[in-house]
Amino acid sequence: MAAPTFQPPKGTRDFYPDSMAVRRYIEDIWRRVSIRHGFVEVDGPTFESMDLYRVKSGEEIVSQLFYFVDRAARELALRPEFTPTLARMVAEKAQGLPRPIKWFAIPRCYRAEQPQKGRLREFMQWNVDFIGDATSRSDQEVLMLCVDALREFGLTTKDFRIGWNHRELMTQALVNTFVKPDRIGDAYFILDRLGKLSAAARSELYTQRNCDEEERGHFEMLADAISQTAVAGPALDTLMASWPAAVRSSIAAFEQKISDAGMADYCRFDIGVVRGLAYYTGFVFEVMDSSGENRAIAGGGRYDRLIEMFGGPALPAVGFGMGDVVLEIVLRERGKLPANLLPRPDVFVVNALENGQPAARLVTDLRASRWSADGQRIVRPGLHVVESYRSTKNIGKLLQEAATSESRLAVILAEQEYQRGVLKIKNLCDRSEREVPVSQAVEQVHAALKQAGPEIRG
RNA sequence: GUGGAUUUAGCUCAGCUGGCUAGAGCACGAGGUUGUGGUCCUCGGGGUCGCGGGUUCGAAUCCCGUAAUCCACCCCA
Repeated sequence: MAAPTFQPPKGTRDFYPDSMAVRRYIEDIWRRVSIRHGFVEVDGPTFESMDLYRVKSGEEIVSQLFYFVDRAARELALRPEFTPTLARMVAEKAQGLPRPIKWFAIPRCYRAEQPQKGRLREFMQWNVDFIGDATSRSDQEVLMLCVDALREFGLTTKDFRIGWNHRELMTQALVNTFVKPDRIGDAYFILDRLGKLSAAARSELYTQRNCDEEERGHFEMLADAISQTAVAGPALDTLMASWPAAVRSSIAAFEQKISDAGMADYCRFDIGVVRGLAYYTGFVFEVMDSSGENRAIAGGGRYDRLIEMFGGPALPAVGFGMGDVVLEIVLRERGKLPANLLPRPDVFVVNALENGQPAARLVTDLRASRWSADGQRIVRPGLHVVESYRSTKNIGKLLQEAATSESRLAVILAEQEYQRGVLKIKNLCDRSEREVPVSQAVEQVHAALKQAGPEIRG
C-alpha cells in the first residue's frame, strides 16, 4: 500500500529555517519596540469558549471561526483575534491590576476564511492595548508605538501612511450636516466603502442603502474629500467648514498632538477611515502601504465599552493589531527585509587532525560561557560554533564549507602547527590568518571576533 | 461560499497537435587536489509527472472529478 502524501492544511504555512528566521525577525522587533514603550507581554489560550466570540461579533464573523466541540460537549473555537481573550483577562483581574494596563501580545490566530494575498487561515498578530486612560494621551501613545515599530522595520513616509478619524466627532459632524440619527449605521457603511468605489459603484451603493437625493449629494462631497486626488484637500476643508466648531477644534487639537510627537509626516485626518465594526467609540486609525495595492498593514482605535462587554468594570481602552502576513509582503516589496536572517556562526572549526579530541574539546570550550566566581554574571559569552560532519581532512574543502556557512572566523587545527602547540585563526572576510598558542585559543578567538565581519548576514 | 489561472527533481522551469528506460539549469553529494576558499572539470543520488477515475494498443500530454496554490469577488474582528 502506498503511503499517502500530505500537504499543509489550506491557508497554513510551514516555517522552514529561512522563513522561521523572517518570522523571528518580525516578532523580535514587535516585542522590542513594545517593551521600549513600556508595554508588558501577555498571552492566553489558543482556543476559547465559543460564547466569548459571540459577545461582540455577528453571525458572519462567528461563521468564519474554526469551531469544534470537545468530549464534554463544550463548544470551542480557535481564537480569530486576541481582543476577547484580553478583555476576559482584564475583566477577571481588573480589581487588582495596577493602572493603566499596558499590555501587548503576539498570538497565533486562526480564521476559516478563503486565503488570498495578505490573508491566511493561520497568522501571527501583534496586539497592543492601553487600558484605563480615557484621554487622547493614550491614543497618541498607541499611535506612536505603531509608527516606531514601522520605522524600526526600515519603513519610511514613502512606504506607508496612517489615516485617522474619530467616531464620536464624525458622528457629530454627520448628524449636524445631513445624516438622520437612525441612519448613522448606514452612513458608516457607505463611508467605509466610498474611497474604494467608482462613481457608478457608489451610485449603486446609495440605491442599495435607500439614500435620497439630498443624501447622495452629501455623500458625493464626502467621496471627494476621501479620494487622494488634488481636490481632496480643498474638498475636505470645504466640508469641514460646515461642521460644528467644537468638532473642528477637537480634530485640530489631536492633529497638534500628532505633530508634537513628530508623527505629522506619517498621519493625516481621513474621513474614510471608519474601521468596520461597531465597537470603536472614538479615535480610530489604519496603516496603509503607499502603493495602495495591499490590504491594511495595521488598524485599531478606541473601544471604551470593551471591558464592560466582557463582564468587567467600565474601563476605557485603546489598541491596535498588526498581522505578520501583510507586513511581510510590504517589507519584501519595499526591499526592507534582509536577505538572510539566519544567525551567522562566530566560528567554524576546521579539523585536519587525525585525532578528533582536540577539536571536540575546543568546540566545547568555545561554546561554554564563563561565569563570574559567584556564578551571577557572564564574564565571557558562549560562542556560536559549528564544524564539519564530513570525513575529509582536506583543508581547502573544509574552508569552502566554512565559507558557505558564512562563519565569521575559522579555527584551523592541523598536524604541523599542532605539533608546535599552535593553531590558526583565520578571518573569513579578509582572509587574513595568524597563529596563536593552543592554550590561548579561546581568548584569542574572542579577540579576533572583535575585528571580524558583522554578526548578521544582511 | 463563488469565479479564473496554476500544479513535472529540493528550487526555477522545458516537454509541440498522446509514441520507446521523463529532461535542463541551479542546489545537494563524491572525486580531480592526504595544508588554504565561493571558480573550473568528472561522476552521482534523486521524480507515484498533485491525487483518483476515464478514453486509448499506448497518457506528463485528451476528458471528468478532487485537493492544494495564486489572483479576484463576498467578507474582513
